[in-house]
Amino acid sequence: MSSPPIVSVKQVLRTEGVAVGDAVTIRGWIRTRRDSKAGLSFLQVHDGSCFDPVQVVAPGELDNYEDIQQLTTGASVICHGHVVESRGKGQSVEIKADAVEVIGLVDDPDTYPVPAKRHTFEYLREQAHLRVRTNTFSAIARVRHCLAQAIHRFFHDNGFYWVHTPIVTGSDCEGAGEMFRVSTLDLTNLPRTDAGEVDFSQDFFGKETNLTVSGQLNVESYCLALSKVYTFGPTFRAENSNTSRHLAEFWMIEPEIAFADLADDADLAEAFLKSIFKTLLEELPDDMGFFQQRIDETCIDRIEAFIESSFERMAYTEAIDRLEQAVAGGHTFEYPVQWGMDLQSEHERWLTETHVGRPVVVMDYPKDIKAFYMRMNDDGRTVAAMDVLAPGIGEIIGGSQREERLGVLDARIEEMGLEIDDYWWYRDLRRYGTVPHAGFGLGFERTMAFATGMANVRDLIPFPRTPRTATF
RNA sequence: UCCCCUGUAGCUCAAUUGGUAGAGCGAGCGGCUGUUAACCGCUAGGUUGCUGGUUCGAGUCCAGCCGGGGGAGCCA
Repeated sequence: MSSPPIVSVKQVLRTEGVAVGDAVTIRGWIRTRRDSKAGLSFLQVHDGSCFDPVQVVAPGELDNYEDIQQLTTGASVICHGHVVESRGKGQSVEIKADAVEVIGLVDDPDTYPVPAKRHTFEYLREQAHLRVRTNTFSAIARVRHCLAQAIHRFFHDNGFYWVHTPIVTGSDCEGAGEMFRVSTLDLTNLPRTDAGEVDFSQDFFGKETNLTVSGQLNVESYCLALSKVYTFGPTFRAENSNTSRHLAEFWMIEPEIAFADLADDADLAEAFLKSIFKTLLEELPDDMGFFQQRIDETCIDRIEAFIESSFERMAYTEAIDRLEQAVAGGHTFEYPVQWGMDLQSEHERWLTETHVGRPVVVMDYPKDIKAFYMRMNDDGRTVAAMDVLAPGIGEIIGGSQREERLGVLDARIEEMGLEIDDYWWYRDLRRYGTVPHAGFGLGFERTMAFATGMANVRDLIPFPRTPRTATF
């Protein structure tokens, strides 16, 4: 038995380690089959290795030609043949088959959920187990992988360590949004305390636990020993948010740097974003070309402009001034502009798209609209927080310098009505060799949305979890 | 969670003032072709999301429930 060597569709189409005339074996799934009554059949076969399928030409002389003519979209095959220059248009090389093994047919082609035709994204979400066989979703899968690898590579090349912060966390210490409870208690027969409350001391961990909403507090611990660290993992929010930008389970990246202030943080954010998008354009030109052609005609231009731009830095107070000047000049916003408020999406878009025309880092927000751990500025009314705003999408990164002074941190915890004992180990980091440090977070799926022009994060994660939906 | 829109063949959508359901794509069969969004012809395929109500009669009107989308809030 000497089958030709197994190669990927990508190797064939790009003649990587494969030359015209070579005998090869490819394995994959049928996208379409076209028969010629001249006695041959054209099979478009994809295997996920690249955007385009390869054309396999099956001559009528093959022993199982009748079986080959039963192949429909979605069927799986192993093809043995030779790489040849194509006689048709649309591809430079193709595979002249010497044998086509039919591995798995499609039960009922009439009801195959993803035939070779156009589908809405809403429909394909209901076929999430099969949607990755389409052009769009296989391209998304490759973009997701490419960006994930680019993120790890950027941090690794810059001396960062990847830290696996816990998925299950003790309660009360994170305070960002509704959390999913983790419990092994019998819901139909909950243990009670004398006071009649649920007795979590009998639960698996002996206390209330939840799925993480952020790895930041834990990663700060590693930052104050390893200097440069980051998290990249799943994150969970039990908020009842039904929008194109929210998931109950999503992936988040959170770098943290020691001996650093907010300006260092902004510099890191800028270098980071430019690096990963540059990698994406270099490594996946076919997939990105598809997004440009079929999903968002501006997406490559937008990313290239983003990479070329220097990010504007602007204080929150200055941003408010500019917005007020715009209002005075006749521009109307749905929400009023006033110092102390959080910037609405319309304000962010005006700043980055209309006013500056480039990415903007807004810094030093009012303390009352930001989290307890953000570092108090000398003015006593703002904290060292930043948001990176990008044209066309708005906020893409949120970050801050962390409060490293124990006394100031304690005052903030108390001021915001939090329980100081819950933060004992976080406070220890300020007691034992504290240093100025900073970090930021970005949602992976939102980053992908920016890169691809896809409108809904539910289409950017393989199996989306949203309120009332966890089908797959 | 709030506001708006929406649910009709496998998919995308039609269906006049309420009168008993149609097209394109896909699928099957046939024709044609080194084809590639192929093309031409024929055929099959629907308890109109669910429950109830109004009516001689409901895809169409009303109520509730369930699902989907957009926007808002929250945020990443």
